[in-house]
Amino acid sequence: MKEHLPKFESAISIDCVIFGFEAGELKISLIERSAEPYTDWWALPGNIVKQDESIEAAAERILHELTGLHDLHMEQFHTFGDVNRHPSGRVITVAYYALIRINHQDELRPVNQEQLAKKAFWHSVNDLPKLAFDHTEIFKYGFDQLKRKLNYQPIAFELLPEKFTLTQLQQLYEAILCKKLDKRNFRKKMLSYGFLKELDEKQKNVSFRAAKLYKFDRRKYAKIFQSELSASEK
Amino acid sequence: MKEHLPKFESAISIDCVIFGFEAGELKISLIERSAEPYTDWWALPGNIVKQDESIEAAAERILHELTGLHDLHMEQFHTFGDVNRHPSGRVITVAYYALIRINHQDELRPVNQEQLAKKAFWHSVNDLPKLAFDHTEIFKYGFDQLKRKLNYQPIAFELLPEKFTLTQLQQLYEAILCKKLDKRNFRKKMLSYGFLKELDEKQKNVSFRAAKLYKFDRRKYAKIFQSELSASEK
DNA sequence: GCAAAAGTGTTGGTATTACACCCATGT
DNA sequence: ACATGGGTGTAATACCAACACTTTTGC
Repeated sequence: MKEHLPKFESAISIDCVIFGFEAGELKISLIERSAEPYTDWWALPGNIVKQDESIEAAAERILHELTGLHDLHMEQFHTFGDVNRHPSGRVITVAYYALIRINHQDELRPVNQEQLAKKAFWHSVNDLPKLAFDHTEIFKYGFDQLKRKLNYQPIAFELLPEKFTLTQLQQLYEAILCKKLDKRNFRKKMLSYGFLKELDEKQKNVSFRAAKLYKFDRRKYAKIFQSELSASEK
Repeated sequence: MKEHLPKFESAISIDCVIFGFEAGELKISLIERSAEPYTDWWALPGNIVKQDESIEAAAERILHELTGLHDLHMEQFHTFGDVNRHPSGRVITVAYYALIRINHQDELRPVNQEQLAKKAFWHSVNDLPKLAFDHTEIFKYGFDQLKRKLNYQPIAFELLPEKFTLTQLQQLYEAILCKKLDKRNFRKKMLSYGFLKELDEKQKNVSFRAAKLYKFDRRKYAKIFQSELSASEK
């Protein structure tokens, strides 16, 4: 079953830290390697950039192949280029994080082009196995970046279902920031921004009082953000 | 006089946005190209990563060759990999910004290894010429990053002389953030952090009231930063 | 004495923190 | 009825923004 990598001089790859949120936990998608090197280790999903495609396009293609999904929120965060990070040759990797909505009717469907896309499994970020290559370092770097971005970009809503409760939103913030937040203060602040739209709908199938559902209003967010920008320009 | 580049398949380069601060203005270092392509255009200084050196080491080497200086504050901020960004072949470039103290006794002395390091000139970031390749985009990206970092890293002190006045510090903040700040509020806030050490010394050779000089106290800063971290962990 | 920049406090508003109880629902 | 999470307000404090005049020095 072992594939064998040809020796090579130098290559550029993309590695992806794919974040998802499920059952109150922040998770990332990992594959179990079946090929040399690092056989049977867990690793970040990734692939090689082609000679005639841009880094950006490669990242989109690779993420599509890995997940079957399009138009995900993704962002480059660092390029890792130690000489010996890959035992088979020089591989410089450009790392991206991506945010996806986990839902179980609709599992990730890797597009099986080239037999390279393997089935991926979700792992809680608080309980990761050792990762192949320098992937642990890459993950840490990406997670850090995510934390920082949370303060000034509406990335949380890329990880939640379209309709969500404030408690879910809070749990997600807690998971990303790695700290507990006060419920009342959190709600007050979030609602004060004015970009959450309260729906006429409640949670279903819960064995306790159902919570109101909310939606992220992208247009209002854009308006608010824009006026902030122009205010700071004057 | 024209050098001629050989055609090549693919290469990795480092490009540097080297920031300096002088006469109240934020500047970057540009070189005027003498070779094809983009002959006579201004460009960010940079060079090719060697087969057997890490990205990080390459960045340090190249920056040293360009400036003659060691141990500069530098930071990778983005990798640019459009297919046609370089007319002579595929060149993926990893961009770094670096911060240096401009002082005129001690001009930048490029180390002339390989004839590639050319004399560089300082240009105000508010009045840049058109740049070769995608270097304008690279610059903008790096400048944005610098703005953001200013909020949570003590990078200003890498751009100022060891001893500086509060007015200089403020001018630098204004230049990076592209907005005016209130003098009293700025001073109050800076001094409240507690990492500026007031010296028993004043400015010399000025034709007006001499200002007190201050020094950045790295040890105090580290202490403060550390206790902040541990406070947010609890 | 005048030009040029240094230096200095107060106030009002806004944002952040800390904190505890009742409510609605399903079992 | 009870267990589970949903939902709510207030007071104290810290932080930020706006604002104008006096002082020192070199010429």
